[in-house]
Amino acid sequence: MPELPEVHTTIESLRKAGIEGLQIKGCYVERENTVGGDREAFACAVQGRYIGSLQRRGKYILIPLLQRQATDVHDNQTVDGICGWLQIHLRMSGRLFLADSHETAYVRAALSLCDGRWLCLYAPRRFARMLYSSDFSGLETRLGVEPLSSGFSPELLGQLAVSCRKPVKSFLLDQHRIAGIGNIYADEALFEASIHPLRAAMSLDQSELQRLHHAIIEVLHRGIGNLGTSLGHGKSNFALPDGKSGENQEDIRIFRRTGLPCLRCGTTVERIIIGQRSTHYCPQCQK
DNA sequence: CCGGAGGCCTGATGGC
DNA sequence: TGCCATCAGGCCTCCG
Repeated sequence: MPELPEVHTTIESLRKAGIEGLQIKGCYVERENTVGGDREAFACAVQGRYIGSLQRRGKYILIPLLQRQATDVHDNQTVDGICGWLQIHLRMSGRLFLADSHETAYVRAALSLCDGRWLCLYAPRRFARMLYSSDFSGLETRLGVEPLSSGFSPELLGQLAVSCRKPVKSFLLDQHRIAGIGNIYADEALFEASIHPLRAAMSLDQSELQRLHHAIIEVLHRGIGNLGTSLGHGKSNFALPDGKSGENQEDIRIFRRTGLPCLRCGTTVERIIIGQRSTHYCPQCQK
């Protein structure tokens, strides 16, 4: 389940694999849905473009498409030749990887690169998307603050929460308010902050907001440091572009520990459904 | 404006 | 062993 740390790790891995600066020769699209509906328009938009400096926004992987080869691909600011963006969302079971061809099971779309490799979008459940857009203003209006940016303060968290009547668990999953947190890291952050997931977001006091702010940053940083969480089932498990698994599942404190003792107090971990999402918490520690 | 429910999808899982 | 219903859940759309 790629969330912010998994998307971050995926981008870092692709950078190291050296895809920035390469020219896109063509593409493979299994079904038009994956690229937003028009196979021909997509092919036309990517063909011949150069890959700019990869970026992340929320859970999106952003690939700038350059008109011509950049002298310094890492300096998007001075690259005036950006003629569009690929917005890739891995959703539930998506992965990106490089291969010699696109002919691998569950590869739904792929870009052929000038060095002979293919950048493949793997997605057993076909939820993942690789969309072309001339800009990403559309994304900006849909996505909230980056939780690892300097703009994310306890005060801002409070401002976002004060008008939200939903359970704090649902609040954390709302990408319009905070971008990048998914089911795993939401449960982990609430456990870390000792806050019950059913508490209304607007009911949190100053000290709880401070704890939650700190906990969000901590669990996301921990996830990144551990190269992401590979908690899933087989083909739907998260994996890095090099095929390896992340290691953050070894560091998970509450998610999917239903029936097991709380690592802090020993009380049996419980599971409830909030906003159609399974939610794990310690009834003793989280009030 | 807000929040809840349904749909998209298919592999993994568990009961019989 | 095989069959079948159920589950997983990010995000969008629809509805009240």
